[in-house]
Amino acid sequence: MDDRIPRYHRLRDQLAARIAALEWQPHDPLPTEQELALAYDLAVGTVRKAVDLLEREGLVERFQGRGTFVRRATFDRSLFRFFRFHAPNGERRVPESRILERVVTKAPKAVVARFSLKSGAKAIRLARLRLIDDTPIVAEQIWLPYEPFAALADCPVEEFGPLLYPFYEKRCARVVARADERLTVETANATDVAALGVPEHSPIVVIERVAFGYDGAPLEWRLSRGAAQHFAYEIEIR
Amino acid sequence: MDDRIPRYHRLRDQLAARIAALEWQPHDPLPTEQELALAYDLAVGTVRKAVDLLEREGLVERFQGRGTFVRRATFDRSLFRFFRFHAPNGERRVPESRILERVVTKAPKAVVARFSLKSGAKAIRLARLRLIDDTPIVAEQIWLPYEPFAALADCPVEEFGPLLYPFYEKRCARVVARADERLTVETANATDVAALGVPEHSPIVVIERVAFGYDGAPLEWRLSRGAAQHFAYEIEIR
DNA sequence: AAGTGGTCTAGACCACGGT
DNA sequence: CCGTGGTCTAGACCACTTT
Repeated sequence: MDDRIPRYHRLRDQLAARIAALEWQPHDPLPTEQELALAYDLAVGTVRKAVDLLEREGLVERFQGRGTFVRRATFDRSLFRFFRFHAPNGERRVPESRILERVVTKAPKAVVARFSLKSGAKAIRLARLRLIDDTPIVAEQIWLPYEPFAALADCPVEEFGPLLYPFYEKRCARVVARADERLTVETANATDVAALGVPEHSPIVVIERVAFGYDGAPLEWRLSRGAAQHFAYEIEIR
Repeated sequence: MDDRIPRYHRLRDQLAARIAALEWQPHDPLPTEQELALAYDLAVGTVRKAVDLLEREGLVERFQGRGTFVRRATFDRSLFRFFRFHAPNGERRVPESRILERVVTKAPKAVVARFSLKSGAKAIRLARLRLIDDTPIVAEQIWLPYEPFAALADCPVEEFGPLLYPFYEKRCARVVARADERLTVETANATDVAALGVPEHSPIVVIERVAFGYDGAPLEWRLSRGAAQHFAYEIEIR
């Protein structure tokens, strides 16, 4: 037993592993802090510190009086973090999602590298347009390894729905736990002009996202392009 | 006494107020957790929770065996968070800072509004260029209310140095505790072309920053413009 | 060796949500 | 009303830093 790392840290790891194994669904609670203390032979205060960590990492949410629940991040808010829409009433809607293309193909080199595939392995490529009030906001290109997402290659594209990550979970038992994003700025190419209806050479914000599962393995690679005109990102620094 | 809010929260507020009053300098430690517990008639565990909050907010840093110290945020890293430089050796240097202009003037409307000044009040405007290897990276326009920054209007600009916030603290006893930043993208205007040496209409990243003191009052308003070509911002989302 | 923050325990009571 | 997480206490021991 590793005595050097604190117990609440070890408990965190064990609980994180059980969450990764999808032992609990987002709607039913984890065991009580009392129960965990009993099961792992720890004081409640120590259990609380472990759950504090999980909460700070965004793996669980706590509700006084109700319990502690695993959390599914809603990464689609990232669109809203970056792009501000002057919606008439000011409320946020999930943008409409239009799958333009879905192809299964031999993975190009960049994709092989991202997902550590064997060369020659297959991959799924989606081209998607996201619109609000029929106005295109962001054009996305999404790459997935064929394994374990084969189910997405077969089912009708109409079933995809506006959010992909819940779909991945339902159809392929793959949960996105976190993601890395990288923002850069380019100028509009011919494809942008056609897809987004922006002037040629106008600034385009490019968001590259790699989404990871609980095990840290990359699940999805996504390249989004949107008119910089709508872009605004706000942060607080300390 | 407000019994509704927890004691560790109240202690946090009291300590935050003492930090705001500059009662401790960054290099000498706060009282021991033991001493605080004694002074405020609390258990050590409760004191620890209060200090946990301060630490999470970035107001203090803890070092095992040494003590707890007030922290001064180094916001100039934000330049590095946004703009990547292919420095030959890869190391980060503080960019050179060149004050191009310093004027005391009647505050324009936007500045009056930001700082809640009386109309007709004076303000200080700085124009600054930041360079690495003599290459201009970012052009900044900085607005400060004349009070309490009058000292900056008189001293020679050579004394300003590469970082402004420590200078504010030394000369004007004003400490920046946090800041809000807003990123947008525009296209290069004639000023950008001249200052940054970029092509006309090329994309420009605009960073607007409002820096606040411990009391939450705005201290500085800063508009930075840099070539989008060098821009890249990376975040992790959960 | 003395003093600091970090870990861990055991137990009491409080505030909130659902029954 | 009961069960949940949240607050608070008091004290023991550990790990690290400085003297």
